[in-house]
Order: sequence, then C-alpha cells, then structure tokens
Amino acid sequence: MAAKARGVEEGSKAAPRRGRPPLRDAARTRERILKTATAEFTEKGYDGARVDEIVRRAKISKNLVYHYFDSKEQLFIEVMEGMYRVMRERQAEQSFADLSPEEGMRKLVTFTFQVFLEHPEVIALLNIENLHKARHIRRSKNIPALYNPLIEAIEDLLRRGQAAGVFRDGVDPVDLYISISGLGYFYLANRHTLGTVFKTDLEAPARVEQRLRHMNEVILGYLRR
Amino acid sequence: MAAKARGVEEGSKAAPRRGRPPLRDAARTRERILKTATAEFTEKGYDGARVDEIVRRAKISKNLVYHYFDSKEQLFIEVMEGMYRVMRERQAEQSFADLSPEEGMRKLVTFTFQVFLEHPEVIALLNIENLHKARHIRRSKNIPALYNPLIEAIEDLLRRGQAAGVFRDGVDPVDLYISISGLGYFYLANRHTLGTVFKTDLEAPARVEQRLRHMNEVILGYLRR
DNA sequence: TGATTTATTGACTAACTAGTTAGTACTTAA
DNA sequence: TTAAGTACTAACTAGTTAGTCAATAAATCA
Repeated sequence: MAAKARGVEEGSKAAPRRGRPPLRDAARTRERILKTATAEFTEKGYDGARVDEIVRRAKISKNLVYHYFDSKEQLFIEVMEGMYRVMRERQAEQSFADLSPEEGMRKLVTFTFQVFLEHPEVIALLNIENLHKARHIRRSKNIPALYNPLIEAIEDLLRRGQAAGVFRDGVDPVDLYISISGLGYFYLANRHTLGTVFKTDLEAPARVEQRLRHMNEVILGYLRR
Repeated sequence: MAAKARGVEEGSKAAPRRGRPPLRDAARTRERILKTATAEFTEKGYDGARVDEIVRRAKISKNLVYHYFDSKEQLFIEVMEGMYRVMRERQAEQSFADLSPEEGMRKLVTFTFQVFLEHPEVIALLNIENLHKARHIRRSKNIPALYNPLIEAIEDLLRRGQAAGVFRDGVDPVDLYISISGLGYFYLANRHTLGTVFKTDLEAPARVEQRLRHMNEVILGYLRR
C-alpha cells in the first residue's frame, strides 16, 4: 500500500522544491520506524516493547506507525522478516565449495558465530519468537528456504570430508547445524546470567576469541576420525 | 513476614475445627501462587505475564499476591529462585566420582539435557532473565555457588581423563560446561523456529533420543584423543 | 470465652497503552 | 494553477493493568 512504484526516475525521485533535504520521504520514514522498532523489540521483547517508545525514539508521530504497519504485531512480523533478510544476505556472501572440508567447516563455524556477534538482534528476536512458539514466522513461507543453502553446504562438506577419509560417517547434517549454532548461541544469549555466575565478562574480545577457538576444536575434534 | 515459625508442632499444624481440610493455609496458598506464577511467566515472559491471570488460574483474590509478595517483580524474583532451587536439588542427587571419565562425562551430558527436558521453565526463565540483562538474579548471592559443584565435577573428570590418557589436554572447564549446556539448550529453546524451518517435530521422543546421542558423540568425540 | 492476629475477599483507582480521529501541509500530475 | 493524493501531526479514547483499600471471617492465644 505504501511503496507504490510507478516508473519513478531513480536519480531525482521526489526532488524537494529548493535544494533542501526532503521533508517527507515515505521509504526513508518507513525504514526508520523499522530500524527503531527492531532496537525496541530486541531490548524489551514483544510485550515489553512500547509503540509510544518507538514513536519517541524515531521522532515521528504515532499515527505513522499505523500508516505504514497495521498493528504492533504486523510491525513485529516485518522486524522478524528484516532479521531473516539480514541473515540471508550474509549467507549469500559465503562460499565453502572452494575450501578443503576441514577449512570449509572452520569457516562455517566461524561465520555462524560472527553473524550472532555482528547482529545481536538475531538472538534476541529468535528468543522472543520461540517464547511465542513461533506463531509469527509460521505464516511466512520463504523462511524455511533460508536454511536450505546452509544445510546443503554442510552436506557437501560432510560428503567431501568422508570421501577424503578425514571426517567420520553417520553425521546428521541438521544435528550438526544445530550444534554449530548452539555452541555460540548459548554463550551469547545467556552471557548475562553466565557472566554473573562465572564472574567473567563474556563479551570481552579476548574471551570471545577463546570461545570461537573452543567451538572450532569441539566441532573439528568431533568430526575428525 | 508470612512464614513466622514459632514452635509449631509438625504433625498437626493448624488442625481445622472438625476433621475437614484446612480452609486457610498460608504456606500452601503461597506455594500455589508461586507455582501458578512460574507457569504464567514461563508461557508469556515477564512483561507478557498478567497478575490478573495468575490470580484467575490460582483461584485466589488478587490482594493475596500482594499479601505474600511485594510486587510483580518480587514475585518473579522468587519464581527465579525457585527455578534455581530445583536445579540445585537435581544436581545434589548426582555423583560422577564413582564412574570412569568417559562414563562420567556421558552421565553429565545426559543429566544436563534431562534437566532441560523435565523442567521446561528453566530454559524459558533463563531466556527471560537474559533479555533483561540478568538484573533480577544479580541481586541474589547464592546463585553462583550453584554452578561450583558442576564445574568441579567437570574439572575432576577432565583431570582423571587426562591422567588416564583418554582425554585431550587444554580444555577449559567453563567452555566445556557452556558447550554441554548449549548443545541441548539451543535445540530445546528454539524448537519452535527450528521445527518450522526443518519441518520436523523436535519434541518427538525419537528425535529427542537422537539429539541426546548426537550430543554425547560430539562431546566425547571432541574430548577423546 | 473474648481479644488478637492474619488469611482472604470484592470493589476500586491511577497510570498506562494500543489504536483512532480529524485535520494540516507538502508534493505531484493534469 | 489547481485538484488530488498522501506524508504527517496532535489530541483523544476505550480498554487494560499493577497495585490499594476497607472490610470479613477463620484460626490462635490469653
């Protein structure tokens, strides 16, 4: 409804009367709401997030939220889709086919952890969505497709590693994916409670480095025969 | 304020006038509120949980909640403490010293997963608490102590396994603990989103069994040299 | 038995919150 | 230039929610 494209010229779209910056820019405003909402939901969860707070932080009028999105829930769904889009884009940059099985697996483990590190909203939003039993994303159809390339990459690495005699047999690719993710996920998602009980700052760069090294040792140590 | 003990006879405490069941039982009511609140917080998170809903489910008057607990937040803190108490009790039952390093480690991995399976509130409450950056439990002083025996058990198993030449050197016990937990935690905490994208019921007993087997293989495969 | 304590209740309130209404002003197309 | 569309605003509303008040009745104690 909002982004009705009808042959707009790319370069000079909606040129403001004078040389001033545009006072009204639908796409940009929509994006700002989405970005602010992502931060708010990430910090406070679905029920803790306040539409009024999003409005305040985005410095817009409240009705704009309802102009671009139907409801708080719809806004959250679009936030989730944006998160999955980020993950898809990050994955699309990666390739493991040109590496040895061991090196490829190392890259996959490191990449998975890196995504969690660089996009903290991923872990928070997944937690929120699972608290609600995935009722939001279950509507979305293109999300399962997101995982396919990753599972295929794992299958390829396993096949090649087994053929070369360096990896063990009988590894379920889905279980392996869950393990690779879980090793970093638990560390980061629970860093506040874990940091409290172990009296360490798990976010310190050196500690994060150590964790990544450990994760690689666990996965490679398991796979090697 | 509520459980003021002053030499009450254990057996016949507050015997009702006739042989009828007690109409008013402070300890029991308090416990019912706590149990209902645990369910409500587990299902909906801190901000999604409703005091009125706890009142409805516990079939009590709203004021009782504020009679036994100062506030919603205080009630949540006691729910968290109850969860940690459950974990402590479950751990106290375990012993790994009388097993071989391999068998002991297997038992530890299985036990950790079992606790998550049997007490679903553990994962949910940890998630909630981490969303709020552990601000509730940071006040509690006896929670770090909870983890000490577990880490000590891991240290003992590692030491014995290394001495026997079956385990590798250079394993950080905290990292290993986080890995053992993380392998099961991610699987269970994210079962709804993972189940959706992989089109599998991760809660099916056979699938859970497979997961446990995989976890043991990963940890033991990593540790063995 | 009578006084005191306390477990329990129903009705209430002040503050909050998602969503709406009615209208203003910038931009574009004819 | 003007009419239409739409980006945007301020103020409002209906419903919700954590927490309170004032009073009742069951158990305990003197």
